[in-house]
Order: sequence, then C-alpha cells, then structure tokens
Amino acid sequence: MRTHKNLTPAAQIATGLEARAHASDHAALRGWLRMLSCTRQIETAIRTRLRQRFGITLARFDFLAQLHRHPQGLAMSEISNRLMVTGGNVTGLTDELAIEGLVARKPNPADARGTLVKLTAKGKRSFEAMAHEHEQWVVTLFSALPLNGQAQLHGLLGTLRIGVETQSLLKQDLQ
Amino acid sequence: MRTHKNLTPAAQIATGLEARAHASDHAALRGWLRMLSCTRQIETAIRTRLRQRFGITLARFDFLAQLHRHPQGLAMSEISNRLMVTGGNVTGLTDELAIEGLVARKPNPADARGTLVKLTAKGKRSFEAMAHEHEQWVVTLFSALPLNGQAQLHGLLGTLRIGVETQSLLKQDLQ
DNA sequence: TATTTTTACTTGACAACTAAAGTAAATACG
DNA sequence: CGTATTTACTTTAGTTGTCAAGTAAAAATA
Repeated sequence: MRTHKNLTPAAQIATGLEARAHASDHAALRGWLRMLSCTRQIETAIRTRLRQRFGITLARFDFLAQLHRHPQGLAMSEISNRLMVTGGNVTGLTDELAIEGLVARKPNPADARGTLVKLTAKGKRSFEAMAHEHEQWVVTLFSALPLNGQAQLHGLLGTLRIGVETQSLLKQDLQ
Repeated sequence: MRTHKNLTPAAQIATGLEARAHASDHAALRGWLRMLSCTRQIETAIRTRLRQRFGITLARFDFLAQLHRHPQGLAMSEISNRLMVTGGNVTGLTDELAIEGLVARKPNPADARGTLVKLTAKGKRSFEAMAHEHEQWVVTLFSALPLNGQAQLHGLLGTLRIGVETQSLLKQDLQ
C-alpha cells in the first residue's frame, strides 16, 4: 500500500506557526507561537497513534483518563473543568462513550441536579490497555530534552500558568 | 446584564488536565500535561478576546496572520503546513474568508494545479487593526515569566520540537 | 418562607478540524 | 515518449468544540 496523499500535520515539517514571529516581535509572541507549535505537533502525533493503534480519538482518551483517575465518578461539570472544554461538549462525549459502553451516568446522591459519570468495567479495561503505551509515546517524544531540561520546562510552565490563571479570573470579575 | 451561566474554560480554574499526572508518572507525562494545560488556557483567553473585541475566530486570525507575513500570497498547501492543519480545513477556511472579502484566490502562474491565496486590501486592514492588540495580550499573558525565563522556555521548546519533528518524520518513512 | 441567584446539565446551531477518497496537473522514470 | 507517482486541491462524512439559550434543582437572601 502506498502512502497517503494527505499527510497528517504531524508528518509535515513544521515551518510552522512560528513563521508569524519576526525579529521585531516581543519575546512573548515568539515564545507563544513556538509553544503552540510544539503542542500541536505533539498532540497530532499522539492523536494519530491513538487512532492507529487503538481506534480511539484523543478527546475520548482524555475523557477516560480523567475517569480512571477518579474511580468514584465525576460530575460532568468537574470533567468540563478538568478537560478545559465547555459543558455542551462534555454532554456529547458522555453520550457517545455511554453508547459505546465505556462510561455510565449514575444519579448523584448528593445533588439531584447532576449525574456522576463513571467508567464501566469495559471502559476501565480499555483505558488501562492504552495508558501504558500512551505514556511511553510521551516519554519518547520528550526524550530530546534531558531530565533536568524537562524539570526546567515544568517549572517555567508552572509560573506561566499562575499568571495566566490570575488574569483570566480578573477578566471574569471585571466583565 | 448578568454573567453567563456557562463560563468559558478560560474563566475556570484549571484544576486541569494535569490531574491526570500522579507522582508515579514519568516526568515527561507530567510535563506534557502541564504544557497542554497552559497552551489551552492561553489559547482560550486569546480566542475569547478576539471574539469579544473583533468578532473573529482564532482560526481565521491565524490564517490572516500567515498571509500578512507573506504578501506575495501562499499556496494552500503552504498554509496547511504552517497552520498545521489538514488541507480540507484550509479549503474551508479559504472559502469562508473569501466570501467575507478578506482573502482572494489567484491562479498560480508557476503551477496550474494550485492557487495562491492573498490578503485583499480589506483583509490587510482588518488584520493590522487586530494584530497589535493581540500581541499586547500575549505579552501580558506571559508577563508572569521574566524575560530570561521566556528565553529559557523558548530554548527548551526549540530542543523539544527538534526531537518531535525527527520522530514524526521517521514514523512517516516507516509507514 | 418566598424570591432571587447560582449551579448542573442539555439542546441547537454552527465553526473547526480530521480522515479518506476523488480529480487533475506536474514530475519522475523506464 | 508514456506510464506511474506525486503534488495540489476539493469533497464528504463524521467528531470535536464553542456559544447562547433553556430547564430544573440547590443555595442564598430578603
């Protein structure tokens, strides 16, 4: 079989979003565009592998990962927070995964408005079959950075995130 | 007017994707989830501002940015590479932006298969009206990191990206 | 207690994106 | 030259995602 005509983005050289950055631009803009470009490349690589190896989408994998981390079940609003997507999206994904039998909605005894979403036994098995391999991919993708470089990156991003969060919350109050 | 019921992700505290990371996980996985979480937060913040201030989507803004950087026009495949999205997506975005009068398809004198996409005068004006403010948002969002931190981040991501690219290309050959 | 506000989720419309297959021009090569 | 392959783009179908508005239960408040 020959190669596809439409290469997925991961297989392209990332001339990249970064081309947007000129020497005159602020360091922040250049940094942001590089960060975005890196993230998209890694995301695409993982998405492609998940589909090829397991026939699952990245969105569903991430959803299952959250539930696996919280075996007691999560409110849909919690899933929405954790995945950083809107509630409507969570409703849809839950519907799909429930049809596939990987998750189930349970009434929330503590709050009649909402439901708890839990992994089914099948969902748990499916996720666990994928999780280890997924982690290996990530380790490999990051292997160009030595461990102390990874630690530095982690620290810098931690600082960055605090600033971003603060601003997002401020914004919300003002508006 | 009162606040919305469905907060956009930017306005939520990012308990986050990172919750996926346990102490036992590899540094790479924790780093990746933090990177993803940061990127999504920033992206959401910018997306929201672009919509509120200018009534434009992030995808269209990025598209215009590429064309602005290349006034001579770009082949659609080039845009696809640079934005790291599939060709079909570029076709759709080009159609939309052409209808809005912001871009135009020109025949490519060098290659009859394809077309060059260029900014129209209106598109150029629109983009330039937004670009400066956009950059200020990014500068502000990154302001929690001192300049040398931003430089470090830039360097680390540069190394990371080279590794990821190499692996993506390898993958492609093997397959 | 009655009313208002917030929270939890759903719905509907639509934008953005992928994947896969199709068309046609350009290029490579035997 | 002629055939095969690659490249450039389009199309279709389907998933993922946003936004805004709607419903109903819970919490806050008067």
